[in-house]
Amino acid sequence: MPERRSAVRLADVAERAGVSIATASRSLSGSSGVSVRVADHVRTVALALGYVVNPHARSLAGGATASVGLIVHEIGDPYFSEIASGVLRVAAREGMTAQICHSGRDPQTELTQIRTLVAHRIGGIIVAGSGWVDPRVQADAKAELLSFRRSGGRVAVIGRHHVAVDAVLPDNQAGARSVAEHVLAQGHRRIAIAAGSRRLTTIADRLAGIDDVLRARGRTLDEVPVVEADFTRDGGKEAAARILAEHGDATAILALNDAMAIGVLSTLRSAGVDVPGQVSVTGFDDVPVAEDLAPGLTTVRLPMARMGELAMTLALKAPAARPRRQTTGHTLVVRDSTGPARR
Amino acid sequence: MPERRSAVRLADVAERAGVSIATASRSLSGSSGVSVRVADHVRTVALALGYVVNPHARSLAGGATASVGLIVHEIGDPYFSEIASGVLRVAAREGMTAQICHSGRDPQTELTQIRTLVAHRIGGIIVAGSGWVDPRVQADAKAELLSFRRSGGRVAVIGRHHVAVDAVLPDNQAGARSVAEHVLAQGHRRIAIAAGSRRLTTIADRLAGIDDVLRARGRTLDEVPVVEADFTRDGGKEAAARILAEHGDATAILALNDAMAIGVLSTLRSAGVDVPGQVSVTGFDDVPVAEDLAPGLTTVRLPMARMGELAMTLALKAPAARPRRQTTGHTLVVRDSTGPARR
DNA sequence: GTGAAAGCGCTAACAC
DNA sequence: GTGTTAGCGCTTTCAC
Repeated sequence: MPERRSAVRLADVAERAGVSIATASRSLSGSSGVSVRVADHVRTVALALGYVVNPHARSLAGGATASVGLIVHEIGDPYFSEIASGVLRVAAREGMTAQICHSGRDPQTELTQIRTLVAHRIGGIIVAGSGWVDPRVQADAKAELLSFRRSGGRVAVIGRHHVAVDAVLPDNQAGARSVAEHVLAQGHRRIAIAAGSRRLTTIADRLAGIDDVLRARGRTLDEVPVVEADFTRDGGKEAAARILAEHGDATAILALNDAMAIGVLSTLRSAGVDVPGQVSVTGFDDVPVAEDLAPGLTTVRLPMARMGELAMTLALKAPAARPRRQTTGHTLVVRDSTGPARR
Repeated sequence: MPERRSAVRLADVAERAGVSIATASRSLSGSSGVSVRVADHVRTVALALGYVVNPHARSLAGGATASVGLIVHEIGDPYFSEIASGVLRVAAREGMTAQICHSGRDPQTELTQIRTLVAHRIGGIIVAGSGWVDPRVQADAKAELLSFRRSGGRVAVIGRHHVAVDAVLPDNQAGARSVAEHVLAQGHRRIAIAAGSRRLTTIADRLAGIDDVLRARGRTLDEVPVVEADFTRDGGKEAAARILAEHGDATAILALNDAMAIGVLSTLRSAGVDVPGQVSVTGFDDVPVAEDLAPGLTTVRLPMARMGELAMTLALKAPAARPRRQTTGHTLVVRDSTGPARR
């Protein structure tokens, strides 16, 4: 590679300010042991010279790294791009950079990504996306994350994971209760569920919320068909097709995220099933387009961008003695995809 | 920061392999001047030890950086998250990391982001998102990009920019011709356009395509109302409201991206205007939800994820003597939001 | 409170 | 073809 533009270095700032390189470093990195007068002067000079620290040199010398890694299942999924948006907003505000990578909802890939980020001496890691019900699935990732944190790295997760780190917890169970209440209150008794893999904590928690509501009415989740498929639009289409074929008497389909709900609506439309006339449909997350579907999707709003901001904020803070947990809250958004049971 | 886990260093690999640190470096970074036997051996040892290069040390020593920066307007926008998805896919395949940052469709912020990436000694920069019709708006960014490239950095842009670097060019003008042809062929004569800022090349090019079609029929763009608003869903709502108020006789609204089209559909629905019965609506981009709207949106498909992959591939290649330009092609996707003119 | 100097882990001349 | 060595720009003891 050809020579890089000779940037202004710390030594230049030090010389121009008439101080030693050590003093300049201390002034700029905000460590103590410099008189305020000198520190201010150095900062002024640095600004005038347009000095920007070389993060590689800083990291190599053992300084702090102003970068975080964000691991999402797939950035093209609106749920994750909203979260990423929140993370990037805070990152920009704090002068940090963010590396984003895909896990593809695959524990092995996730592990690889974590290892890469650690090897790159990243300052913090945010894992967005559901954990796994079986702790063993993410045991290696957990070990890696913990060892990273022990060595000074910051860690935050979004979603329920079996690892004792700061976490942003989406209101999955309570949200599911809200939407299930709503559907049952409309008189629906024969419901079906379009779910992603039950091995994900997100699914488990949302199912648990539905179960809560059912039990309050003397029923249980075991009585209702839970059709598992990909946690995507196509998975929703597939699930709806199976529900139509095997549980054609269902009057409501609860999809466990909006992507699946969109697929469900698509299949229902193709099959000529009126929503909500014949079948009511609900989603979860309230991705931006949910209100623009026709019918508008009844769903549970999770503050995705805010969750990203929170996670980033947690990852910025010095680690607490015990892991912080922040719950997000949720809002039931009733639109036109649900209506009273007619059968 | 506490001590980092003592990672295995190049020296460890060299010692274990019984070679000098220089030979080890050469073997691992794939530079020539090492016998194949030795290089293979070193690589085996490195693998066994779980060695991962310290990118900071490598960069500081003047080696190549395996990271690219991607600048998007807003990652929450499906157009950009699809592009990002393509970029990340290629990045992962090539063992590179990607830093993503927001420009917020603001030239000043974009400039700042470029400067940050350069200061961080990033290996390459991909600018996604429209350029500006007025070259002066991005003059500083252009200078920065060029200087970055001169010093060995790789650069690729997505969209038409006034800078001589590798580019992925969305089929804006031809795509707009396709959709305009389609609408006019349906008998619509009084059309209106919901556009983003004409200062963006994307808008200018799409308008130019519509103009082409109009001129072929002895008309021009000057006769049709072009309502400018934010290049977002809300902008689409606003534009539609103004079109309804000021050009209520229009039988077709061409929105210049899907986000705006979604807003247009929303406003029309609220106003009780039947689509496509009374008014036909078209979008541009074919974001994933376009087909799930009701009515399904007639639009122009751009291969967004593929565009991200292409840009990343360009940014990976050694710079050519003259800038490469890749056009994307497009597909007119006719759904239910367009129909014959009835008035 | 400030400065001198020893590295951090790696690449790239430059010797051999 | 392989080894020796001088930095890359910064932080951080350790003296003063």
